[in-house]
Amino acid sequence: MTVDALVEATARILVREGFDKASTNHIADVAGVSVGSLYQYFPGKEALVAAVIERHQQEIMKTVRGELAEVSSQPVETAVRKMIVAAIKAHRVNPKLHRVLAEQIPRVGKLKDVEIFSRQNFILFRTYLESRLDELRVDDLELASFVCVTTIEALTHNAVLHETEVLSDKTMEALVNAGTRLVTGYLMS
Amino acid sequence: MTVDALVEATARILVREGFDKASTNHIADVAGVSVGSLYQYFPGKEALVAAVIERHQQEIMKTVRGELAEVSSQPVETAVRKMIVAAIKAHRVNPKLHRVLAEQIPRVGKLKDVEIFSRQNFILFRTYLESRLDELRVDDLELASFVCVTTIEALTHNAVLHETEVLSDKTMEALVNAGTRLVTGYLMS
DNA sequence: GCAGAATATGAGCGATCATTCGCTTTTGAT
DNA sequence: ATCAAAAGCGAATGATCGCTCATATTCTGC
Repeated sequence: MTVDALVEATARILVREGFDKASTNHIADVAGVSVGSLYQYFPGKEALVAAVIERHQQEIMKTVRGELAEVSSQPVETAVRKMIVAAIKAHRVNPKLHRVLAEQIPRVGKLKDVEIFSRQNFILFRTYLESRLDELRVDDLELASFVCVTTIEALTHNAVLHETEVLSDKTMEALVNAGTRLVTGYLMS
Repeated sequence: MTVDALVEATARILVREGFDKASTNHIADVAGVSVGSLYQYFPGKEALVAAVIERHQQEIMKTVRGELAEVSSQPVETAVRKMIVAAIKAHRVNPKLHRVLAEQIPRVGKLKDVEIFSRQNFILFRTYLESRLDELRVDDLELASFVCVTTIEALTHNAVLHETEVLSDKTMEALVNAGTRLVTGYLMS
């Protein structure tokens, strides 16, 4: 389909050539369609990038959803470990694209959507903490959720995108252990 | 001086109107000089943004340097707490500019410089940990430094830039406490 | 086979931008 | 007062971009 080709071409250009090279003409060219067709399906360049973001987020969610299904009924340490593993997998769906989007999203109107996206993580995590309140030593759930979600996101984001490009299984395991110890230690003192 | 006016104008535009509006003509206009003069002192737009970045980083360093002077001789908990406070102050030097720069730096060639900048933090922190090895329960210094630096940076960055715009003194104190507990707990088990 | 609808095309328009260069003004040493 | 160098100026250039629209092609139900 023309639409898919356009979204795919946009994603490819974002990854391989950067945001600045993602002109409508170039996107249409790479997609193998004409600019005219592009504007038949998308109101403008912004909408195309938004579509890429949405597709990427849904791919991430598909990858992660099952991973976190049983978590709600599990003890804190198990749950946290699984969350970190899930977060790493999420970042690995398409690391390069993830990076470009993270960097360029502020420029697109989609900023709100992404904040809602991370807000979802926040609420999900706080809900889990509420259900496990008896295991925890926290007095401010809001603050604790903020600290944990921020920490896990930053740790996995930096690990996948900046540190040693090829995250070996061994270092990866060490990272998961460290993150788990960090967060559970904080939650359960 | 013309140079200062240009750098200041660039910073103002970045904060008030965003990266896209920072055209050379507009910068010169706001600075009260002509485009010609702009190109007399800067090889191009990129160099101007780079100058803004450099100035901002130096302001941050000036604010933080003293803050972290005695840290190396202090116990882990005190040191970590001071580092977090310093990180928050650093982010508060010019939050709006800090945000724009963090978002737009990838687009400028200055990416390398910023990575070196955070690499400095990393090395500084690892050096401190080395000197306090006896107090710690860590087997991988490299990993522990990565975890701590990433965590502190993300926590303060998100707190200052995203959460509740007006970070009251009370929530701010709670955040510092939480961060300190998080990191020291991890380091000292 | 046909007509009309849906889809696709791409040259071109207007706007914007970074950058240049011939010119003018200011400065400061003599 | 003189004048050369330094600093400043801004209209003009050429390139790029997002986007439009008149035209061409393909599809669909009959």
